[in-house]
Amino acid sequence: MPPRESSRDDDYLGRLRDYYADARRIPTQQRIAELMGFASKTAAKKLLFRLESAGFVERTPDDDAWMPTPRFFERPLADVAVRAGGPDMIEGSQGELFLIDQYLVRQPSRTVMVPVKGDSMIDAGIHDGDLVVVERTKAAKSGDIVVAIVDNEFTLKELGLEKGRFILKPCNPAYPVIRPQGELEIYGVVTGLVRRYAG
Amino acid sequence: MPPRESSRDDDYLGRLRDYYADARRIPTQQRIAELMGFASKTAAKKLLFRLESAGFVERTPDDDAWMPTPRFFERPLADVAVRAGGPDMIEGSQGELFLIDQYLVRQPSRTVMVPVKGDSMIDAGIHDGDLVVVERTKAAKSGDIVVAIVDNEFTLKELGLEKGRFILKPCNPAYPVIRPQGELEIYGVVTGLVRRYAG
DNA sequence: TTGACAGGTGTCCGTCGGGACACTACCATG
DNA sequence: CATGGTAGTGTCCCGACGGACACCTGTCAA
Repeated sequence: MPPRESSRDDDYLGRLRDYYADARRIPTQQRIAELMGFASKTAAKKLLFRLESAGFVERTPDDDAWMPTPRFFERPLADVAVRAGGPDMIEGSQGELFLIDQYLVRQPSRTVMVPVKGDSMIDAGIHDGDLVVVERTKAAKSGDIVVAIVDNEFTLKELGLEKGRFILKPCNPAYPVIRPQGELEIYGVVTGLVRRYAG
Repeated sequence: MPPRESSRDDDYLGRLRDYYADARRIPTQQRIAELMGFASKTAAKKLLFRLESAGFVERTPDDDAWMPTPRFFERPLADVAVRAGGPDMIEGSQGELFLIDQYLVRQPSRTVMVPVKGDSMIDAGIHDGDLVVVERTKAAKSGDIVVAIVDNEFTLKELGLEKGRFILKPCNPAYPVIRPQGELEIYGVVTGLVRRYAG
């Protein structure tokens, strides 16, 4: 049981990924059998268990179906660093798309994209023009990067704690720490970041 | 028929999205009924048809299940700069929708996600653990951030020009500039960046 | 007032998907 | 050569998922 699944399962996984790219779901055991050339559903079932222990699929929260894990969407580049061959091998048979959206968003109905203005968070690697993924929740804790509402404007800062009171710390020495007077209104917590480079 | 679905369906769609974020699948009609508070499966079925004609879900190629469309993944984009009123207006109906994947990926077949190792690009706001969106192309120019292949390993650097030769500049004073001897092999150009914050 | 339609309820039924289990084929490996 | 674990076959059965259909109810317009 090397961490590496058998080369046959590698191929099976590839076909599963292709199917998923089309249908956005793990197929039924019967269809898996068709896809892989199995004559029996049970083989498909066992394959799913193998892929589960390899970390590519898991049961849904309701335990009524299979779902892909993040590993399922991994793009094949770990191989690349190792192998010395031409870079084109990476293209392999893979055509699927890593769904960035699913990587970043946990609760869609509470999630908003907010564009970043200014460079007050530059030391946290958040630049002007970036988009932050904001999850609307009050449950922010010290150390989180939050979108707060100060003077009726959005502001992006790191939430800190000072003498039992929340403060807003910019990640840029050129900006002052904000110590709110009364209530501090938190709009949401930053859970992700997206940047596009001009090209 | 306004292109806008009823406000009730808006709410239903939100719950469907939340469910999908967890289970990576459109739930069964029965579970939809539970989620939405329907007493009958048929209501769930009709809801699905409504969402289909609104363009949020469609049938799988095998026509044996429902799958989300790209529109299903659209997110609200907060219109921060303009707005001065209460923060809740964003929720309203305003704010355009947008799709992270489409925002970052232009040519899916040429695009690869590459995880970032190390902090050699920290001053460019690229941290260890980030994912960069890499477009495979040879057409890199000075100033681009590129993934190059040096000593059979991927390395992420800024492409620079020095005396007519390409060099690889790290964005971290602790690392040395790389001046490749022979041919410099460019794997691709970084066109985007994705980061997820633990939470 | 009266339709007409959209959204929702209640119920029946066929079938398909998956669990369980016994069995076979094929390596590896000592 | 024996042994054992892994991959795959064949078969049975049950539950639930979804299709179909009749019916109810609020709302809005003519």
